[in-house]
Amino acid sequence: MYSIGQLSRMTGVKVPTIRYYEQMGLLDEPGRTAGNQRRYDSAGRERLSFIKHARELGLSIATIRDLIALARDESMPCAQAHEIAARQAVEIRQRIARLQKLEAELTRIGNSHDSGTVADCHVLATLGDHSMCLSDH
Amino acid sequence: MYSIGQLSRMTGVKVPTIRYYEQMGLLDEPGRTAGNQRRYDSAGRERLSFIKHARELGLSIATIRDLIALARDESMPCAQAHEIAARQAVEIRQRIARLQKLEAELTRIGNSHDSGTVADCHVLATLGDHSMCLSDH
DNA sequence: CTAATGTCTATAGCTGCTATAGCTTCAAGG
DNA sequence: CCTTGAAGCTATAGCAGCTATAGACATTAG
Repeated sequence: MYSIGQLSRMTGVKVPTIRYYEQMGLLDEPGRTAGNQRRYDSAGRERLSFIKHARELGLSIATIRDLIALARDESMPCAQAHEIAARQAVEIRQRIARLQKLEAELTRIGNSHDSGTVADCHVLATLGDHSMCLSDH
Repeated sequence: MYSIGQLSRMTGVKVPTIRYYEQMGLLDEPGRTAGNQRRYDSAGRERLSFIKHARELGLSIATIRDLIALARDESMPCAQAHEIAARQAVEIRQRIARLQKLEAELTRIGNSHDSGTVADCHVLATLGDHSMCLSDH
């Protein structure tokens, strides 16, 4: 049996975040001591690791809730879980593509090395006028 | 002179967002009609375009405020503006690198095509056990 | 002139936490 | 056994960057 602090240290999830996940319905309400403190078992710890990992992979709280509901019934087909993972991958690829455009733009802006004054600064000019950009974002 | 709705259509920034930017000190308070409605001129429109573009490039409200303050005095050297752009580029590169790791992970998870039940689903298993990952994230 | 649309302010909600206040409980040392 | 300090409890507020709502007033086209 672990206290919330021990669980926090084991998983690397901060204490208030654990309580938050419980509130959000991702963690089952654990047992309590006579003095009303939460006590977790290894099932709780595994569940929290699952949540942590899924969050690191960018899944939303709501999506994680879906996955947990899905996993509850072991006889369900897992196609849905695959679909969620695939959708998430697509989303991340889009975010990467978008960021790469921005990165190119910023690098280009930054490289125009006018050492003058603000009056004729490329950075500010480019920020002010999108048409100076090479790609759209 | 444009109403807030016209300005919104011209720039693609939603009406409540324009008011929010004003509140945040990014837009100067515009003139008003006798009936207390905001009326913008082209300077206001340009400023809003600047803000929009900067936001698209991932700059925070606070950073944009700095840039605007910087641009206010035309005789200031623009090294600071360059620095802000460069820092932003670095940050974006880091985000890209991180996302690419996640993308690899999700794609790998999704490709393990077990068409079975939740009980032995790779997606759920991998989410539950970080040690099954190839890279850390 | 009227009706529809637009705008006003103020306030609440969203996501995913994090921080604070003021209290109680736990565990270890003396 | 008792004290003390760390850790836990709940409830609430705050963060970014908007977005949505309510209820009132302004503008504009027909």
